[in-house]
Amino acid sequence: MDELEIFRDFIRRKGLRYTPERERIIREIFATHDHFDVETLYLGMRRKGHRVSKASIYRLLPLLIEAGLVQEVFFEDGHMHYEHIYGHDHHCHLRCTQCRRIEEFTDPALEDVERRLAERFGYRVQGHKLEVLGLCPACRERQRRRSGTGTPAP
Amino acid sequence: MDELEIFRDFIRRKGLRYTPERERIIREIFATHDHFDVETLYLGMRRKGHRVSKASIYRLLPLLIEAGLVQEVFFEDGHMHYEHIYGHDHHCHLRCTQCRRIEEFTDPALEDVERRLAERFGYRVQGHKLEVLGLCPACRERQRRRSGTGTPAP
DNA sequence: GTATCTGCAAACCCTTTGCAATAAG
DNA sequence: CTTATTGCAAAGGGTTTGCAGATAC
Repeated sequence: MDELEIFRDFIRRKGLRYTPERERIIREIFATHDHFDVETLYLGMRRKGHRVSKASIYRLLPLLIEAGLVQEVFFEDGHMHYEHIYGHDHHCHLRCTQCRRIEEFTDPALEDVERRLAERFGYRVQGHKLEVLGLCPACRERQRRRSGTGTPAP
Repeated sequence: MDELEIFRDFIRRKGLRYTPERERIIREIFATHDHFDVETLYLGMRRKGHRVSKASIYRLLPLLIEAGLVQEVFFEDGHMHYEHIYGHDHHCHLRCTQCRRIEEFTDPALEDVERRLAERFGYRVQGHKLEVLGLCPACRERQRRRSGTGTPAP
């Protein structure tokens, strides 16, 4: 079952409509595994000649999130960034606080954390969002040189 | 060394000014351990008779973050929420996706995750931000009743 | 004395919303 | 046929910014 079928089921169960605009947006979102924001998605679609309005994208996103197909990943530069989470293993983000480069990773320890939380607080855990912040090798080196002490950065 | 001293050092090292407005804002932020947003902080200060403008708060926040005293915790309801991270042990958030209730927790496994990442990607890790999402006990129960199947929710 | 900071209000920009026409079911 | 969806453009709301006066150092 692919993302379109999942969405079709989801939207019908809610008594809403499956439209060509929605299908096109979903296709575009799932065409890559990259993070995206509304502006980029919108411009990408226009460039390919797909007619959609930003309003339709903004109206669709909450549905995709509710359907479990898309997730907000972080808010940056004054707007939200998303990623699709179906057909692409869940992963977390390691961000360089200086150059903003992003690495993706997964760590099985997080499932244990979830399990412990579910037990301790009685929650039914639905997912998690982990962002680790730090300095990438290049920025560490750059910083080391600037400080000029000759002492390697920790 | 308290947060004001840390900030004073930080701001002087940058050649900027330590002003009574900035001090008042920092005092207010550190007066509780709760999350805050700009509006709440601003109204709280006005209520206490402290004259500050929102602009000064908005201009101070990036400095506090750079100084390592404050962190963005999540973007919700159209605006950012913050918390101070000095003099209060680091913790992560467990959020009910339905009623938005928030529990704080810490898990030592995260330090291991950080260590593994530092080694694998060559980063100098500065911190992390983990948000676990799920249904709190009350909302699980509420959902179970509504579905009315008699089957306890997983 | 000089450069930064403050408060105010306007500008900005992402997101949401009202509306009339269109289309799904 | 009814109700949801679309695109547009305007409104909304948090955040940023230009400016003139005040202030840290």
